[in-house]
Amino acid sequence: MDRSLENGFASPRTESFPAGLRVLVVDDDPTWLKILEKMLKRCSYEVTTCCLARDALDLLRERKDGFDIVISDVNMPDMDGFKLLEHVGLEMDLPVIMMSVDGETSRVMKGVQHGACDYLLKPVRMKELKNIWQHVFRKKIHEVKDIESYEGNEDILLRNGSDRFDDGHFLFGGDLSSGKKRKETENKEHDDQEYSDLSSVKKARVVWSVDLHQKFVNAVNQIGFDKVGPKKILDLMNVPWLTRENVASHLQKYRLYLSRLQKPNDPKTSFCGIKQQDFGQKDPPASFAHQSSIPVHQNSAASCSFGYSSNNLLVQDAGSEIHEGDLKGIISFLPVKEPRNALNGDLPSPQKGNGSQISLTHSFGSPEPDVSNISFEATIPQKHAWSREVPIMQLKQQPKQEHKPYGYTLLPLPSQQHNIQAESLHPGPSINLGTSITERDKTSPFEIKPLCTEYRSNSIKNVSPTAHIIDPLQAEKKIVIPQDFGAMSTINTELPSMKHHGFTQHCTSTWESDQRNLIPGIGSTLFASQEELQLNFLQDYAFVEDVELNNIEFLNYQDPELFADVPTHLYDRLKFNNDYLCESTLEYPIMDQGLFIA
DNA sequence: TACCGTATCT
DNA sequence: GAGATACGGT
Repeated sequence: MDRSLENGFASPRTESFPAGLRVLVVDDDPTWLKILEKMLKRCSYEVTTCCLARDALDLLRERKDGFDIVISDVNMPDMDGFKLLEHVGLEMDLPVIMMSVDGETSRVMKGVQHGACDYLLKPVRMKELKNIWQHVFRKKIHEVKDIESYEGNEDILLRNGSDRFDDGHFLFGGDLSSGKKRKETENKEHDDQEYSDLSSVKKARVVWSVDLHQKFVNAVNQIGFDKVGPKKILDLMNVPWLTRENVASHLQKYRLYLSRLQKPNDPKTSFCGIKQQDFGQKDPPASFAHQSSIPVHQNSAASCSFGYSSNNLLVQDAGSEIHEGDLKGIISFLPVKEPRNALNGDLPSPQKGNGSQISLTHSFGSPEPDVSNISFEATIPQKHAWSREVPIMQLKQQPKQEHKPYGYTLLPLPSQQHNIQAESLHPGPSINLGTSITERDKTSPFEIKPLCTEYRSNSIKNVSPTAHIIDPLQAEKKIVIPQDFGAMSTINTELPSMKHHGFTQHCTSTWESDQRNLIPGIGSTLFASQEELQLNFLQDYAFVEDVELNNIEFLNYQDPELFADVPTHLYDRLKFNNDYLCESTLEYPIMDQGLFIA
């Protein structure tokens, strides 16, 4: 399996897959050849064009293993495209995509019957070309499946029962191009059992990894929450394999999530005391700011702090934003399964009982299990948890927005008080920092403190203008993480005390090596950039729930190389096996990016 | 027709 | 519960 996948792609693959996918385009029409070549190159594919089918066949024979996929027109003078398809299928066993200007059913069916993995209609859309790598990948997976004995891999490959490989961990399905075409193809395939595997292949189920979600969030912020649409987000995200439908679905859930948070009477949704009436659907959470401190028990007497902020206001640049995802992050903290830490109990929801817990258990099947666990636990007295009495700071009225993104930041506080600090961060001069504190709030474990416009921590330097210090009284002790990642590394070096308070963080990395330069091993992890840093923390928390299962299931996937070629969403569940542990004294902007698990 | 939002399904 | 899909609306 490992070996097969590793060698799965004939071309010299790198982390950048599917970039570099070697595509042979065959079309007798030079214009179309040119167009396709350009489009494919825009997808970062390696393109070879051929205007004659026979030449193409010769080329394929000549350069065995020289191509990953063939795109061929159906109508060609020297050789029927279907004939070429047959030859390729027999001799090279490469995935072939047929195309023609008409979508005549019989023609499409013929293509499918001859073994075409897809049938594109001219004019071919960029999205369709972007997705062709999937055929290559799927083919390789099928090959692997054939080669490997079922017994040896069943537990790994067939976790999803009948879904098996196609829809299992690799979450890989068939054609991801437009739904209409897929439907059409499927109907054809129903007529031919021989090729039923094509129709039985389910559409890939996109896993919204933290990274992916991060992109989503960034896109949303760039567009503006009131103006977002799936298409716009998709375009901005620039993730080739992602479809508008994927984004739409995610956006729907995301909006749902945010709206839930704004419901006043649901403890879950009144997180940190956000009142519905204060920033209802039409009055976004961006228009308030508040904070509360909650005594928290953490593993080793460390403190942490949550903060959420209205996203748009925190945007500095597209690459370093924390926004809507921010809020999700903290929510993903709440329902944690299988806590490993001894301090973790039954993990009631934060709304249950007198003492609610927020637990984060980070336990990976790493080779160093003793250090690969990260566990965070917060006990929150119920009667104060997410109190709706937390004062709201009215900020400048935002334009009407259905859902206002905001975010949380988890930060360790070098204070023995061990607080969870829920705060709304709102930088900028427009903030009205006035706050009122109810009597109950004053006496409760939740300390409500006014925001402070001043940046007072000596321990943070070079903080961007978006940095916030919330508590003027404890500015020296508490560190509020700036929402701008630009300041993170600085903070990291400046806050050694966190470490001493037991807030040691182990983080993992993925093998999205195009984005990461993590150095594996125990101890410190060097981050090539602050963004990487952030992303790693993001991953730490957002996958807490799945980690253990994944480890069990993917013990054979320890080799990062194995998935270096695989798109992120296909190995999300695999990547945590490779623990790149890091010890960090950093705050947890990751929370801001966590998936919105409400 | 493309796109969107929502409901519903898996 | 997350994500896909169907479907009506614009």
